[in-house]
Amino acid sequence: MYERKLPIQEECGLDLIREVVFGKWKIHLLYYISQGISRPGQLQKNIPEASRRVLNIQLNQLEDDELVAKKVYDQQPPKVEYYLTDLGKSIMPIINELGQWGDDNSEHLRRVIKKRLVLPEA
Amino acid sequence: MYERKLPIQEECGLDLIREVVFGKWKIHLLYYISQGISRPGQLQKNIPEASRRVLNIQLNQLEDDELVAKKVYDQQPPKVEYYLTDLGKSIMPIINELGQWGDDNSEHLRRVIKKRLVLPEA
DNA sequence: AAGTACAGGGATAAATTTATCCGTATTGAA
DNA sequence: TTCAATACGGATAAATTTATCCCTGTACTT
Repeated sequence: MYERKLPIQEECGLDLIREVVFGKWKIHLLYYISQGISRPGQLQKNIPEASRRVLNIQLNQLEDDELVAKKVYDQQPPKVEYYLTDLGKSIMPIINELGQWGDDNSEHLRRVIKKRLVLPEA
Repeated sequence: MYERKLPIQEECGLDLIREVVFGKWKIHLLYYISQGISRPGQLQKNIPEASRRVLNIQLNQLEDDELVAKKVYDQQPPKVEYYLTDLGKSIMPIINELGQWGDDNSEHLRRVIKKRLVLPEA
């Protein structure tokens, strides 16, 4: 495991939430799971830009943080289903609002993001 | 400047919002600015865990993304004030909810975060 | 016997983000 | 003249996060 060297900030609510949801795919995973997409393979199909490996890592972190839990069916081939815990459910309204805000402002956001790729005028 | 090598995802609202608010101190900065703490020095006093340098970098990014803007007074010693743009204001309700959620669940969150620091049982 | 579906994770490289150190500039006060 | 206050950013090191590559295992199908 990776051994952390810098202290984790946990002063205020904003520090705490950052620790559990600021991962590249965490809000996406929570969103899809909340929509009933529960199996790892299905999640990966819905987030094709992410590798399966990274999704597993982030799912494990969400599980460690108790935002999701999983049910492992004892069968072959394997079958696993993720679901939101009560804590996970409680954050969904906010994540949905975040997604909505991004959609509502997508034109603006795409514009400012594109500027980052452009080299400074020569 | 740093030249990005991997593509930026911008498919959905969740991708977009991640790009503009998922920085270590961005939600904190937006919060304090929304509370009327507008000068760089004051912001730094409110976020002592962050170095001044990092705050400047993140403030510049927020400015590039047009969530904040600044007024530079033409005087000596320098005086600068940041304020939220309309876009920045529009996201504050959600950031406040995030902070509230973190506060409401701080006990749980601190517990799971602490587990990360503990080495696996020998 | 070989291929497919399914889920998982070790090892390591690469990319990105943060941290640290230090220097610039101006005016007024001690 | 030297120091404090104020803000800004270059250069580089360190830390952290993501990306890549590849291997394990079981049961069913062809």
